[in-house]
Amino acid sequence: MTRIDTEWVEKATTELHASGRRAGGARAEVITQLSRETCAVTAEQIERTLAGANRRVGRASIYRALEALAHVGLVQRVDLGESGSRWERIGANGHDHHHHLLCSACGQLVPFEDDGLETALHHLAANEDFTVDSHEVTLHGRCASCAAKQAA
Amino acid sequence: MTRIDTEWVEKATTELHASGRRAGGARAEVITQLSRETCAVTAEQIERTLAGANRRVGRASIYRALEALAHVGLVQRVDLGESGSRWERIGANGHDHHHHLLCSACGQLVPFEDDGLETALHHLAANEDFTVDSHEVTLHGRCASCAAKQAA
DNA sequence: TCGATAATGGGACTCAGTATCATTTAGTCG
DNA sequence: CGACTAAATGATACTGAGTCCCATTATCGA
Ligand SMILES: [Zn+2]
Ligand SMILES: [Zn+2]
Ligand SMILES: [Zn+2]
Ligand SMILES: [Zn+2]
Repeated sequence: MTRIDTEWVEKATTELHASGRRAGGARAEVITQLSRETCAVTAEQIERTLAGANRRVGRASIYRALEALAHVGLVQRVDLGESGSRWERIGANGHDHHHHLLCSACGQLVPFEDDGLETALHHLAANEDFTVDSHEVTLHGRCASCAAKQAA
Repeated sequence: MTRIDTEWVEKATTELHASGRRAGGARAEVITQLSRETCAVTAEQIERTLAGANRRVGRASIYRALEALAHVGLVQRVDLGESGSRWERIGANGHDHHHHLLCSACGQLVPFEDDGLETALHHLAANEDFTVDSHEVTLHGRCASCAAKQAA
């Protein structure tokens, strides 16, 4: 578990308040927890982690918080097709934008960044008859460790 | 509903047979139906379409067929995060490889192809410490029609 | 401080997808 | 062509993520 990203927590709190929402303990817990994570987690993981720290939050509140944060663009949903979507905060400063490699053997989720990819996506978006708000990219394959095992 | 893609149906049948599976009526129906579709559909859509044509197939068999086809690389799963994954055939000849634009307003799924994107993805895959088998890209936004309505 | 209303949480509920298992059928071997 | 074995099928029960409902609690503006 990483240190709390105070900057993002403040931005999230401010942004939600600005969008006309009231503060609430449950949502504050979810925000804090998300700020500790470095990559996507499931709602259930958030629920369990908080419960384990004696900060139990109702499941419905967790989903509501995630939805609210996603709505103002502070969190993005990552769909990998296994059971359960995952969620991760989006960097306050525009950094932290990344995509994922998913190992089909061990299930490991590895984040990566690639400027060439982002450039291609931006060009593409500009040429489509579609107003693109966001994008999601997932590479499926095997991590080095699993690929080695398989070859053996 | 499009015409049956005989070529792909045959390839699928052959490929599955070669991988040591027996033929079966249910799977044949699923294969035929997939060959008629031009973009991703849900398992439920397949079930309903077949039932409507008096070719009812058990739900379990539909999922089994999709899994088998995906396993030999003839079908790809598309995860959009709404409820229900979607599936679509992958062109027998390497064509038909495409990705999707999803309209968050009307839910419309629009396929697109982009060479620049594919190139970027290939370069990227070559540089990662990961054996990449496939990739999935989804652009989220609003289609022209929904964007216009919103602006009004 | 008070009141309107949003946030919360427990629990019932939905529904895509899976597991089970009895039955049918494909493919093989005489 | 039959008989046999294992895979395919389908009805149904089941699972679990995510949603819905509603009584209760808490926020915050007046
Ligand atoms: Zn991530
Ligand atoms: Zn990106
Ligand atoms: Zn498609
Ligand atoms: Zn591609």
